[in-house]
Amino acid sequence: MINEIEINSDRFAQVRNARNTETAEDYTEMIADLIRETGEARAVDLEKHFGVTGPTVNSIIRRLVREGLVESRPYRSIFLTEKGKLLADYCKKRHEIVYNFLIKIGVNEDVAKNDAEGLEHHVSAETLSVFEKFNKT
Amino acid sequence: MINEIEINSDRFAQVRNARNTETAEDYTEMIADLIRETGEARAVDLEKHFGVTGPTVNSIIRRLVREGLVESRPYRSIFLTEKGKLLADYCKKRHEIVYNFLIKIGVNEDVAKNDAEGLEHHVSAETLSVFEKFNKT
DNA sequence: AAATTATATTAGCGTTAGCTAACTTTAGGA
DNA sequence: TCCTAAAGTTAGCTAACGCTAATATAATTT
Repeated sequence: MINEIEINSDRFAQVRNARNTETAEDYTEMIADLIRETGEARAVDLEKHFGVTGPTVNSIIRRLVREGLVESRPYRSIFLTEKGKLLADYCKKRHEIVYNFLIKIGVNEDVAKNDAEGLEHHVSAETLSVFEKFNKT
Repeated sequence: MINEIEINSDRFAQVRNARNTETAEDYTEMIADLIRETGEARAVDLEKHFGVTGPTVNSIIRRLVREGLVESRPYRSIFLTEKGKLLADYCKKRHEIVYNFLIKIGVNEDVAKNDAEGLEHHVSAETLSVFEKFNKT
């Protein structure tokens, strides 16, 4: 028997799960950006872009390696696996759609940049396609 | 000297901060709902609605007490402080605006319910007012 | 080449938010 | 009333993601 409360608790479980993937999404996207723009992704660049310390980046990278998203060797720059590249591509597209959508409905550029950063991780594929259609209007 | 990278790292800091307030927002909103609908908020109700165990609810409630959002005495039901009520009210309104907005742009009801749960915490006041205007269209 | 600076890593700590197992208290039914 | 079931609490664990301090390696400058 599945009741209303259980359906609702599933929603919160989904959000908790999304929260766990946010870091992976932000990091793979940033690594892809850095490689595209500067040729390589170094830990120090991630530190600066995310505003965190070296050890924080280091332990997150180790987790992403463990999860098969990233490749790294000590004191060398950071690379994405194929799986990581796929995630980064999806995130980049999703980010752009969300940002353009906010602009489209009349949100100020600065606010749109801020909000897109938080919102993107919580937009389902269905909602994203609605955003996309709307952007083409 | 504030450069582009620092501005961007601030965005991520903001998102990290939002993440810390999500739990408080979800719990105060849920406590307010329970009190409105059933007359009181018990830990066991929170467990069921969020799909977590008793000890998890217990420690979160202790944190919310420490932060001045909630009042609780051992083995008694849970109450909101004035500060907690204000937060709950704001969250409820924001939640409704986000949900209605998703419906308005053509997102399916079930998906809107799911996405609203995750999105609400990351919508700034500015974007929220744009949503609100749009809903009145 | 050596010294200095920049970058990366390790060790160790704190907080949040999950969990199970064990225990206490409260409430309800026999 | 008393006993059992439900609810709540405590202890102790894990994982993620922050931090500082100390150390190791790489890169650059003199």
